[in-house]
Amino acid sequence: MTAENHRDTEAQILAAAEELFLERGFALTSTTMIAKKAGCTQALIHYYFRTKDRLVEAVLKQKVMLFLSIFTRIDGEEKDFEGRIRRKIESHFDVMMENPRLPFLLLNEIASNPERAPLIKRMVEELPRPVFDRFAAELRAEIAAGRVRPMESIDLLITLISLNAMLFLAQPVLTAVFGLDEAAFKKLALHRREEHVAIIMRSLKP
Amino acid sequence: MTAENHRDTEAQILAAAEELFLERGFALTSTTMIAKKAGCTQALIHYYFRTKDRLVEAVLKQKVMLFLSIFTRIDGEEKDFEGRIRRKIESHFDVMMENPRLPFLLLNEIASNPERAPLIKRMVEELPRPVFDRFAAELRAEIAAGRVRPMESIDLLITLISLNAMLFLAQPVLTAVFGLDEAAFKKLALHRREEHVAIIMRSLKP
DNA sequence: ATTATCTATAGATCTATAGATAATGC
DNA sequence: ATTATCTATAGATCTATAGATAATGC
Repeated sequence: MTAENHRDTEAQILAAAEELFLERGFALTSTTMIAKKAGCTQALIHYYFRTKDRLVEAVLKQKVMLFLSIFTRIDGEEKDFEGRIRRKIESHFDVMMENPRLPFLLLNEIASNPERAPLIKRMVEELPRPVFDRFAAELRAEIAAGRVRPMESIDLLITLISLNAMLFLAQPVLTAVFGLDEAAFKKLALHRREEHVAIIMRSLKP
Repeated sequence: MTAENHRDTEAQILAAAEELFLERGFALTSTTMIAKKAGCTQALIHYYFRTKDRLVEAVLKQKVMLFLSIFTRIDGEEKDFEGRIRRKIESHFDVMMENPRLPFLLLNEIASNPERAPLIKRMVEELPRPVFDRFAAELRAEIAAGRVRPMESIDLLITLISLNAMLFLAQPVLTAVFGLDEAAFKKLALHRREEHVAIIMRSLKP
C-alpha cells in the first residue's frame, strides 16, 4: 500500500459513501457496502468517522448546501426582471440535472428520520439572506409597477423548486412507465426545462 | 381470544402494515413492528402472507391504484373545458391531501427497488384508457379552436401531478423549515391548491 | 380434522469495538 | 511513537421456519 493510498482512504470512503447514499439512501446503505466500494475493511470506516451517523451527517450537510444553492447564488446580471427569473429557473434546473438523485436523498432522509429536522432547519437558517431578500424586493417592485400579479415570493420559489425537483424525483417512474433510456429521459428533461420556464413566466402575468 | 378476533387478524395485519409502510416506507418497516402494532406474533404474519415481500406487494398494488385514480375517475360534468380542468386539478389534489404520504411511499419504493419497475409499468398499462383518451381529445380540440396554446396532454398531466404531489412530498421539509404545525400546514396546502389551479390555468393561455 | 396461534430458533445481516500488526515520520 | 490498517467477534437486529398447542367447525 502506497503513501498516496493512506492519504486517500478517508476521501475514498467519503466518495464511496456519497455514491451509495445517492443510489440507495442513507438507511439502506451499510458500512459493509461502503467499505467494499472504497476498497477497505468495514472497521476502517469507524476508525475515520467513528459512527455511521457522523458519516451520514458529513454527506448530508454537503448535499443540503448544494440543493440550497439557489438561495445563495446570484445568477448572472440580466437587464430585466423576466430575464433574471428565467435564469434562476434554468440555473436551479441545471443543478438538479447534474445531481438528479439529490432531491430524493434529502426528501427520503427527512421523511424517514424526522429527528434530523432541526438540523435541516438550522442549515436553512444559517443561509445568508441577501440573495433571497433581493429577490423578494425585486418581485415586490414588479408587483407595485403592475407588471406582475400580486403574489408572495415564497410561492414563486415553491413552484419553481417543485417543478424542477419533481421531474428528477419521478425519473425512475417516468423511465419505467414510458420505457425511456438515458438519452430519451435527457431529451424529456430538456423539453420540461423550457416548459417550466414557460409555465412560471405565464404564472407571473397580471 | 374471540371468534371476531380470529376473523380479523389478517385484516389487522394489513391495516398495521399499511400504516407503518406509509410512515416509514417498506424497507424500514420490520415484520416485528407490524406484528406489534397488529397485536399478534411476528410468525403469524408469515402464516397469512408467507413472505414480507407478498405483504408489500399487496399494499403496493392498492396504493398505486389510488394514486392513479386521476386517470380513471371522471370528475363531474362541468359545462366548459376550463371548469373540467379545474375540477381535475382539485380532485387530484384532494386525493393527495387525504393520503399525504402516498407519493412518498411510491417514489421511495421504486427508487430503491428498481426491480419492481416492471410491476409498476404493468399496472399503468392495465389502466383503462377511455378517461385519458377523452382528456387528450378535449385538449386537442381546444388547441384547434385556438383557446389553448399548442401543448401535449402528457405535459399538462406531468405539471399537474408534479405540483400536487410535490407539496406533500415536501411536507416534512416545509413543516420543519417554517416551523408549521398541522393546522398551519393545512392552511398552506389550501392556499397552494388555489395557486396550482391558477398556475395551470394561466399555463394554458394561448 | 382443520385452522389459527404461539414459542423458539436458525441463519443472515448490521454496527461497533477490542486487540494485533504493519507502515510512517520523527 | 504514532497512525493506519486488519482480523475477529459481540450484541442487536431481521426474516423465515419448525414444531407445539389452542380454538373452531364438522
